[in-house]
Amino acid sequence: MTHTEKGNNISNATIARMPGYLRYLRDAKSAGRDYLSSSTIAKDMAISSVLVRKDLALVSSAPGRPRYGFEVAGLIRDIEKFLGYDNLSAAVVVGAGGLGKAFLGYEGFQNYGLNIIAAFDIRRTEESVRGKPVYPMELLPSFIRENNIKLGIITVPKASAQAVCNALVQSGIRGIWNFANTQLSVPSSVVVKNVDLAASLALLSGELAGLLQQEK
Amino acid sequence: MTHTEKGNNISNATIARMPGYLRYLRDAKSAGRDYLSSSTIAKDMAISSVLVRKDLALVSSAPGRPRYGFEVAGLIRDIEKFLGYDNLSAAVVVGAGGLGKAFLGYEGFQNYGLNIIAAFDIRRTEESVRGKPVYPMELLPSFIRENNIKLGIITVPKASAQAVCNALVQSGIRGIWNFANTQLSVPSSVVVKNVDLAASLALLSGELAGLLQQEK
DNA sequence: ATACAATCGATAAAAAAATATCGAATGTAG
DNA sequence: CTACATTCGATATTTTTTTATCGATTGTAT
Repeated sequence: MTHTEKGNNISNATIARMPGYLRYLRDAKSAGRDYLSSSTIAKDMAISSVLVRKDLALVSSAPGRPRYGFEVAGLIRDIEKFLGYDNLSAAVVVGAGGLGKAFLGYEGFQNYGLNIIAAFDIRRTEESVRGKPVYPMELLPSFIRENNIKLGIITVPKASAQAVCNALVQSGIRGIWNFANTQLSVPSSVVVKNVDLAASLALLSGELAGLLQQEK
Repeated sequence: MTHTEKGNNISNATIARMPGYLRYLRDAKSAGRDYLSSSTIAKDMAISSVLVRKDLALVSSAPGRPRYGFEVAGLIRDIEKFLGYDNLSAAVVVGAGGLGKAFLGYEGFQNYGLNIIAAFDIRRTEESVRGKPVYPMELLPSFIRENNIKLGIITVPKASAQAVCNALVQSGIRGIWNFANTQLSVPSSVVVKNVDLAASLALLSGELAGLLQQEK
């Protein structure tokens, strides 16, 4: 569960904020900002400046300069390195339904170190999506082994998710990004990250309900 | 920020776990389980039983019975009510690209109280997706007003997200589920929930990097 | 009828995360 | 050159979240 070779113990909350910093800093950089103070970042991102300094100190050794703040380029580099985005990792998506195809066609993941190179599906309705191949499931194990893929994305329906997961694991996948609404069981050598869109929706609908309620 | 009319102060962490409970309980119910103990739920969901009891106590007044546990049906009902899923809310998605179309075609959101009834896009490449209409952007304001839509989903590219957001807000939308990787500015009367897929990916890639590192 | 095991619910403790405070550093303006 | 405002970085405090503990309840088996 440690994140770097140094055995640093960085909280999930901090890790989860990192893409936000990265996005913000990249935007700022392309807008011509070379230095940014923690208070500026904090104001723009609506968090506290102390938290910003603490988070950044955990992933970057670049010191902030009084009166100037932090060097944007250095922060970007360090965050990318921390998140492992410097070595783009190839991934496959299993399940070429709506969500799977959306992922296959979305170039934005490249900014986050993810390079989806192929999709697999039982019912192969297309040969490719935006130039990326869709293969039948039978080819999954050999493809993963031959290309040394470490990361798989599951976008199949709940009913077949565990079977797909097993196939991935047996082929040597080490990380799974699971969009099926189900709990997967995997050996401890494999990391699973569940994305629960419903959880996000819950937060929204909860706040919205509270808001509409107040007005009555 | 309160969630119910009673002014209960329920943490985001708890709210975010609710869809997980709901999913689990629905599965259990359809598998014929009528009663479940907190320890059983805890084991299956890989959290602590105390946390389960605490979470459930916050949203449900149904008492657990010693030796039996909790009545599944009652919990489901209370959680759905808490999350506002009992009154299905209509929503529109703006941006009929890959992700937008995926949402439009995905019936699963109905289980979570979300009924997507139409999509809007500048470039209208299809007339409908799985029977749901895709309209040109010009019709957005009138459609929202006439159908009294309260919730909008943004799946357009970053560059046009704020403009879409403004259009939604001016038409009377009160909640926005934002999948564009950008910070939206809205009046305080509108709730925004950002879904940052990259943040989820960060957690996975971070853990994966740590794991692969250890083995070297 | 009685002992027992499973379970809840409440309170206490611990752990984790966020925020506040303050001295030190450093460039800028007068 | 000196006063000053800004900012960092470290430490302390507060708040939030999770986990531990334990008495009370209740159905079941003997």
